[in-house]
Amino acid sequence: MTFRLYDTATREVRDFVPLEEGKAGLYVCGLTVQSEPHVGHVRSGVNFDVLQRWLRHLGYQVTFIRNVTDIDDKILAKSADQGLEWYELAYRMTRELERAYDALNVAPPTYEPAATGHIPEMVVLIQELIERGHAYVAADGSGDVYFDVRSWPQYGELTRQKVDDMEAAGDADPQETARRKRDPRDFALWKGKKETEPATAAWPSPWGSGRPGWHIECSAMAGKYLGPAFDIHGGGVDLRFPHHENEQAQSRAAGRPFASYWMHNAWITTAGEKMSKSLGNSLTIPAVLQRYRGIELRFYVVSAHYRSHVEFSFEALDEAAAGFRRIENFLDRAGVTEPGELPQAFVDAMNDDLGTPAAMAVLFDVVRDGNRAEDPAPQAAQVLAMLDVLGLNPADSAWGADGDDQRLTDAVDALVTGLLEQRAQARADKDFATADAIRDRIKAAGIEVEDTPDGPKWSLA
RNA sequence: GGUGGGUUGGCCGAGAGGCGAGGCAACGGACUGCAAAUCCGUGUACACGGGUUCAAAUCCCGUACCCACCUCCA
Repeated sequence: MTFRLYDTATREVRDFVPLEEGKAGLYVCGLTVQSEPHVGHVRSGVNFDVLQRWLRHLGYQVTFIRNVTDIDDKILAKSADQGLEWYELAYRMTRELERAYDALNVAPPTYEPAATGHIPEMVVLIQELIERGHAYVAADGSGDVYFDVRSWPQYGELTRQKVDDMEAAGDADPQETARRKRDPRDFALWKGKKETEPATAAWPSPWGSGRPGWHIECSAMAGKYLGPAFDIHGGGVDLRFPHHENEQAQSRAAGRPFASYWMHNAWITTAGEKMSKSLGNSLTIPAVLQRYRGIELRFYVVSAHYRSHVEFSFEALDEAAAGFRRIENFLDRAGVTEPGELPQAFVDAMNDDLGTPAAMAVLFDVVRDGNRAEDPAPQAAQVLAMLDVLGLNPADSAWGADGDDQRLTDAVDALVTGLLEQRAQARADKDFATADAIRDRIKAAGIEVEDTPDGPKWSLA
């Protein structure tokens, strides 16, 4: 069975056939770094990390580009509110995002280009579009350049919308509407500098000083690193329109075939609503990581299919964490460290449009088999292999404890071991009241003790 | 108005014509000094109304409700 994936453009699951055998070029729209990343933001990162890992497992040489949008209206507005330079805010949030990705074991892409580092490439692309008659400089002297939607008959093909059916609402900013577009649906390729904007947020161009529109950034960066045609373009569902529609239109209008497959991950919502700042900070990654380990959060995200809408709740996260501990318990007992072969059922599940839920079912089935077996080693090796490819191997150094953690663990271990020796003596004396009292005392400190054939073991509750 | 997606047992979440994915929780049993972990067992779920079929949660028609996108958004 070959790898199959759902293509948003054709709306069907189809075989993945790369442009060049053995290679896969992947572009994913990263975040606009304007605020702390929350659980929803990170889903895209995790989902496409799983894709990247799976493609690598299948033997593809993967070039994975995930950009950072580090200049836009919101960054300018928020940085002004906070009394920061726009680039200061963007850089801070970029680092926050990196921390979040690290905490969730999201492997870095091949390269992470920043929009502001690719202005010349964007200018070239805009120029091509003007020369081909698909873009025009606004007549009002604003320095804006717009894509001419009516000049591109295929406009709307990605999301199957007809231009005439689209809401004719113009830009939210009435000033901008006043700058006159040929059609209200025309979108900005280049935004002329406004008086109120800082000089650092403007770059020279043939049309005057200004900054790029959002959509052109991705087209230019994808083109630079992956070439005029590449295999997979990904992002969140919300980006299908207008962002991806516009990317495709402007790239193809400039004679670039662009992406062969479009992949979109669904949302994580809370209380039926999109996550946003208005819901407060409880769902930012740093906040969630105070209550859950990164590996547990990743497990929760990976358990759902990437195209399924997830209703986030801490209850569901608790359940996922409990389930994951079941896997960890098994691995602890088995004591195997070398990954083995992937079960065929797991491979089939993953090949079917990254069927992680079915893959998880296989994982748990193998855990049960292993728990039943006299020698759990073969199953444990399989489990390790499956976790590995999902980025969920607890032994992965990415989750690693830092030096202080290890020293703390050693210190606690010494103390608990002393207590457990006293308890063992009490048990040997059949003094169970004392034995239980000791265990209760340890438990009150947040440490669970279990008696195993190999003697007592402790772990954080 | 246009374009998509959804409604599955106490909860989370797969599947997409025939065999009850899987997890969490619960209950019973085994094991244990007691626990924990683990194993075994217990659930007759697919929004509603029609239809097609030997057979429908899965296909068709209709209805209801929910959500997303069409404006920055993962």
